[in-house]
Amino acid sequence: MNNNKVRVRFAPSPTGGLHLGGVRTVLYNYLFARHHGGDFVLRIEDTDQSRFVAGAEEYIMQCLDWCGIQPDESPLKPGAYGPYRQSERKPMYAQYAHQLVEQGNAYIAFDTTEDLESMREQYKTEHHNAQYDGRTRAFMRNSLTLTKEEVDALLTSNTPHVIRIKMPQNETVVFTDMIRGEVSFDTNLVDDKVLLKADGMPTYHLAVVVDDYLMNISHAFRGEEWLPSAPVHLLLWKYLGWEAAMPQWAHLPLILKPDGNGKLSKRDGDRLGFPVFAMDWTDPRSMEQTTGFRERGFLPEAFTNMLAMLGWNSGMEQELFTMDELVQHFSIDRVHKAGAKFDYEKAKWFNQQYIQKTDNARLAELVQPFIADKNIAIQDEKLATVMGLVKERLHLLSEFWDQASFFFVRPETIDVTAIQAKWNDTTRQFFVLLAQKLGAAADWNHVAIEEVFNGAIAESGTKKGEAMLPLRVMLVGGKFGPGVFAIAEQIGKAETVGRIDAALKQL
RNA sequence: GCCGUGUUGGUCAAUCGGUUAAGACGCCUCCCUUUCACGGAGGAAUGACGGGUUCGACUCCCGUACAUGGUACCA
Repeated sequence: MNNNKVRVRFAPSPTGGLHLGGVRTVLYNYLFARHHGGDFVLRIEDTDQSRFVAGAEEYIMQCLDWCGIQPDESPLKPGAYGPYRQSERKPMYAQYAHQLVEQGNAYIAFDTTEDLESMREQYKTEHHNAQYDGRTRAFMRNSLTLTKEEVDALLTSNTPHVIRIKMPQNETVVFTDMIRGEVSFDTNLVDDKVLLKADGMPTYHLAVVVDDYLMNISHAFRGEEWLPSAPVHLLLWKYLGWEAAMPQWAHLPLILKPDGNGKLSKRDGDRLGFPVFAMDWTDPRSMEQTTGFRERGFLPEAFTNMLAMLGWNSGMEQELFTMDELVQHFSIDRVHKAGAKFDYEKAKWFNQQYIQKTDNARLAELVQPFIADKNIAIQDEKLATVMGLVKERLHLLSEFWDQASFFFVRPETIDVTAIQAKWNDTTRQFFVLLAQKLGAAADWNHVAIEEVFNGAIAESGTKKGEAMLPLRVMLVGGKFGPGVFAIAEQIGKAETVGRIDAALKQL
């Protein structure tokens, strides 16, 4: 079944927002596929009915789209290996589970939740947590302990049951992980995982093996949290007779929270003030809203570049890579083994770098959502010009309005105390004169404005250093922003004079 | 507890037995800039610990510590 074509898959569960770690897993899958000229497929793992969240699947696809990652095959773009939602593949799994039962590699178990709880209670010791394994399965109600007649009777009376893998005794499962090298497990310490649930749905363990086989997956990347269950998957490939077609595995390191320890979670983002999801997510049940990197003002290419570098590096000094360059340089063996702590400051730096090299017209377009609530009509051209003036002080698109509002509306308040430090009769006279001269100016561009300003300085006997800051504050409201004369040029003659006059009245 | 995985400055990290142990973020100083930023030049800061192996270990091996993941009819 396995030809040599590289085929990888990203297989999320539609249970909520797509967080950083998820996006990075997609990214690495995608980069690997493109690097090797292979296929990247999106498969939805919706086998847990109870955790299914409406809209999550669409949301995930929108996130990929925003990131510039297009699957070659997905529920919306079926290829030759559909369907691409596990819920729609439900009938395919049972036959394999039953095949395993017939072969003696799996068995049927009738235990209730209460049975399992009391078993765990009864057999746990100080040193071990009890699990359903080679030892305890002998005490449970399953097709290994019941007679064939009893099992048949239970089955015909529709008694709820699951199918569990029968872990072998005293074997060592060894495999080579593309990132970690050789990894081995003692089968005595792995429990008899449920393969097929009572509702007829497969668990992840069965589904991932069956689907990866049927979809001809050649390389499988997933988070490190899956490493402990790898022996179950390995054995399944073997028992199903598919060993030769088994994909190569790579268990990606985790993304950790910046402070303290542990896996990065949505709560950490809320707590420390940064996004964790790619895009805004609203939980349909609680209506709780979580902001995403997109809505926080990240450019998608900055976001993906930053994520690519979190756990991988090219070995070169270069840190800024286009998607094409990432595809070109990506290699799975340069992925780190250890988890990486997320650093929001560095993330913002990446974004700042991308803002600097993105042209003003595109930035003007991207910033629209962030000024939509200001209720001001701004021509695209002016917005782009202003963007060019302020972009070098932006780390996030969302900071635009704070840095540029004065170009479009007169500041409601100005920092009067900043002016007062330089204020006296001479400066007052200067500004009266300046307003007059500017009002009479023939040309209106920053060079001409500065000439007028210099002329007024000479005439009034003030020093330029005494007047520059006050002028800035009058126009801007505070001590920030691009060159004053460029600002004056942009806001126009009438408004410039108007702001000076208004300030004069306050001083 | 048990099992797995990991450990180079505060963070991301290069190094794949021999280096003054790169670089980036952040931080500090200075320059540029009559604001803020950009930019430029400097600076502080690193191999968890203990044993081996070796002429020589950040690099290989063992142990300890610490961290992290798993230990569900969730993925």
